[in-house]
Amino acid sequence: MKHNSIHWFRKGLRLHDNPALLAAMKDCAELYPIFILDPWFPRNMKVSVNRWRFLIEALKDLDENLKKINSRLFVVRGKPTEVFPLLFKKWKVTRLTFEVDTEPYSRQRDADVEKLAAEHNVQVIQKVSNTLYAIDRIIAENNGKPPLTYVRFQTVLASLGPPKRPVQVPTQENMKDCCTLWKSSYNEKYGVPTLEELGQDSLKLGPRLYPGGESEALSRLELHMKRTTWVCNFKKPETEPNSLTPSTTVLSPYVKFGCLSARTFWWRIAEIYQGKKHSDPPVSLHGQLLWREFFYTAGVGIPNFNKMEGNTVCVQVDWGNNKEHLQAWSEGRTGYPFIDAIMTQLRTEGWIHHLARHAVACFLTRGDLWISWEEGQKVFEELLLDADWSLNAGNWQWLSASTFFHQFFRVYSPVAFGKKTDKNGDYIKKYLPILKKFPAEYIYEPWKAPRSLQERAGCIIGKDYPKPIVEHDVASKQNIQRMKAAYARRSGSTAEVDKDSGQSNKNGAKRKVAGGPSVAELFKKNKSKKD
DNA sequence: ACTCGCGTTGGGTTG
DNA sequence: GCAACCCAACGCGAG
Repeated sequence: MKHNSIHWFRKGLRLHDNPALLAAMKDCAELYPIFILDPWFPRNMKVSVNRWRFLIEALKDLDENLKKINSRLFVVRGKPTEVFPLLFKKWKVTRLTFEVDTEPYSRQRDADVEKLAAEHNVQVIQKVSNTLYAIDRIIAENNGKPPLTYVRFQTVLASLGPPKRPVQVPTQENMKDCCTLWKSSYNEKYGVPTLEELGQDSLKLGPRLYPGGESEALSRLELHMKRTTWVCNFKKPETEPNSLTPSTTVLSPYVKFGCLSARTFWWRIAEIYQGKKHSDPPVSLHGQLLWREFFYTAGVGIPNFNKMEGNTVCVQVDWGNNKEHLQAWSEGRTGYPFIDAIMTQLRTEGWIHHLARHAVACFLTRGDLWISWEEGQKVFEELLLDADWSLNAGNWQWLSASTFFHQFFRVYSPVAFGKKTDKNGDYIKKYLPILKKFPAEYIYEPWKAPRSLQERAGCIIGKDYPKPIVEHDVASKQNIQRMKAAYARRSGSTAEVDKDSGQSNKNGAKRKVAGGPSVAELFKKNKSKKD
């Protein structure tokens, strides 16, 4: 019996390494590759015009690549649960395939669609291809709980063996016994949307540095893989956050949208490593893909992973609520040129280096402004081309010393950190041209420049560029004490904790945290189930 | 139950 | 220029 198949693209916007697409093509009479413009997304999250453009370009490229194998992409408008019953009937669908997506909204959505499919006698096939491993297998292997350290994570993966190899790329041969039917009305009904249709202002677009799509992803991949020495020597902490052109691959937006398969990336790197000395996780290129996997695992295994409240592994911190400071940070007006340059790059270009993310995330939270990491998470979710739910939540928890990372006394300096790799402040001058006439001596701290120098530079601090909104040396010291107090409350010290000084009595014995079971207790139940 | 080594990427001073 | 050390000190996970 031959099927009429829908393959539903969500992430995974590619033909290569797409097992669910291959499954749709098997014993198939009519194939309908679709993407659904789901109104849930713009209603529930801000998305920058830059990321909308990336998505549109990815969809266009997908349509072009499907055309090459005698198919097309149908972009459908509407809620998935409303769209599918109509499509099932209209196209006499018997099979629906898609890639497994582990985010909370996606899981609920997919469960709802699966139910609808069953009601319409439509077979559903789901395949793992967004991640290197099936995430629930990782969790099961670790006795039902996600590892909280990278070392432990690696141990768990070692027992699972290497990731699966990517599957074959579909060709015209795969389509020879089936067809995709589209009519002359295709473009008005199923065409890839424009920015205007999505209510986006194209005048707000930044430079097109990272065009969307699988074709661009694969050519970028090959471009970097040609640099075999660089690939083998890659150590993330040694790459520069403030180089004038990216010091890393910037493949992250492509991996996020699935224009590039993580497994294809993994095995391509493995080919380069073959027989050569190379760096290792956590700092190597393989290591970077494992970090992604690490946070995906945490996102699946830890309830309320994108929040502090109800997140049992997250330190509960009494973050402040200074709206002016949050806005200044978000708009690059903190008065710290290094921070403001990074936020400007983020807003205009949609990508910043990982260490630049560290600097601004630390500054917003435990370092200087004492604002909740959830606020930073929202801004990154809007502006980053590579914004990915688990990675964004996980990294914000990391940098704010809320989860995974606990050495809160290690604070990034908004002045010193950037100097290590850009003494002259060329990066600052690129993104904050108002400061371009300041000499290296003052470029990271322009408020210290004498008035006469400010005048000569054509930039008066406090008028043309803001004064620092906080004094880093004072704020960071105070915030370390606040973190100390938050940790003391967490471990349940019986001693009095003085909130202002953060002094706690170290002799206080540990006891259960008030208001809920500890993480260990929560996970114990799972463990006994497995054993 | 308890200790202990260590953790992808800090800053600052000293030698 | 660079390595060693201090700062004041966290939790995870192995043993």
